[in-house]
Amino acid sequence: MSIEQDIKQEKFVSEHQKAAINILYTGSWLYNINSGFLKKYGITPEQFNVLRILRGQHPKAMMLAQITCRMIDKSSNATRLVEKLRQKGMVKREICEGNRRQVDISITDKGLALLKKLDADGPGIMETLKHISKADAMELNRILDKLRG
Amino acid sequence: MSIEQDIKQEKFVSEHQKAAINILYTGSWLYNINSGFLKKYGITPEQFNVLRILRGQHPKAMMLAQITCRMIDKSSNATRLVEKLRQKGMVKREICEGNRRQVDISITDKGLALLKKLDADGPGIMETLKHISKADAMELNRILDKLRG
DNA sequence: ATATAATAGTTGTAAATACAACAATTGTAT
DNA sequence: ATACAATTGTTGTATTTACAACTATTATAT
Repeated sequence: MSIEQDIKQEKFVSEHQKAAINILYTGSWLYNINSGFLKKYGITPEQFNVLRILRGQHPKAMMLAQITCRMIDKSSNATRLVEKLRQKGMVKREICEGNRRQVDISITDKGLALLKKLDADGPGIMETLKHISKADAMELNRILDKLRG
Repeated sequence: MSIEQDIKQEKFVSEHQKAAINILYTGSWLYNINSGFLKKYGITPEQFNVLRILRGQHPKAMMLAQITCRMIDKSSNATRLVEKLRQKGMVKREICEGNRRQVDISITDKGLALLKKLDADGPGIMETLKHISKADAMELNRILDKLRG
C-alpha cells in the first residue's frame, strides 16, 4: 500500500520528505501491530524489549543504564519499566554490593518462560514483514543505517 | 551507524527481524528529533501533522474523521488534538449546519503563519535525512510501501 | 410513526511518557 | 579530611495515550 493512499496525501515536497513520513508512519504501524500481538501475553512492546535485552545477557545481571542504552525507545523510563516487570515476577532487582549506586537486574525463569512461549507462538511481528524479500530486508537495513548517519 | 551498534545487539534471528527492529528504532529516533525541533515553536509532532493536513485542504474545512484517517499516528485522539490547537488559535471549529453530528475544522491565519515560519526555518526534519541519496530515498519508499502490503 | 442501526464525535480513566528536579553513592583534587 | 564533581537511579508532575463507554444526530426498516 503506497504511503500516498495510506495518509491520503498526493504530493510531497521531496522524496526525502516522503521517506521521513514513511518511516514515521511505518514505525507507528508496526508498533501497533506488535502491541496488539503482545497484548495476549499481558506485556507492552517496551516491556518485551527489556525482557529480550535481559535474556541476551542471561544469566548475567545488567544495570539500568546498560538496559536503557539498548532500548529501542530510549525515552521510556527504565526504572518504572523494570518495576512493572518485577511486579509480574519477570525480573529480579538487587542493589549491587560492589557499587551501591547501581542496581543489578536479571530475568527470572518466569520471564524466560514467557519469552519461550512467545518464540513458540510463531513468527509474531516478523509475519508482518513477509511481503518483502530477504534482499529487500537487507537493502532496507542498509538504507536505514546510513540514514542515521 | 549500524543498528547493531545503536542497540548493542550483535545478532538477530533474521534480516527480517533486524529490519522490523530497525524500522521501530529509526522511527523513534526520527520522532524524537522532530519533536525537539518543533519544541521551539510550541507544538508537538502530532499537532504539526494536523496543521499540515489542514493546510493541504485550505481554505476548505475538514471533519474530524477525515483528519484522523490522514494522520501519521492514527491512535492519537483527534478531538483533543484539535482542541489544543484551537486553544492556541491555530484552528477554527464549527458545528456543521448541514449535518449537526459533524464538526468543520479549518486552519486559521495564525496556523498558516506558524507553518510558514517553520517552512522558512529551513530543512527541519529533512535535514536529518541528508545522509541518503535521492535514489536511496526512493528505494526506501518502495520497500516500506511493499512491506505494509 | 417508531424502533433500530449507523455515523460522528466526546469523555472518563488508568497507564505511560516527557522532562526536570531530586537523592544517594562514589571518585577526585586540594 | 573536606569540598566538589561525577555517576547511577528515583520521583514528582503535567501531559499524552489507549481503550472503551458514552451522547447526539441522522438514516433505514417495519
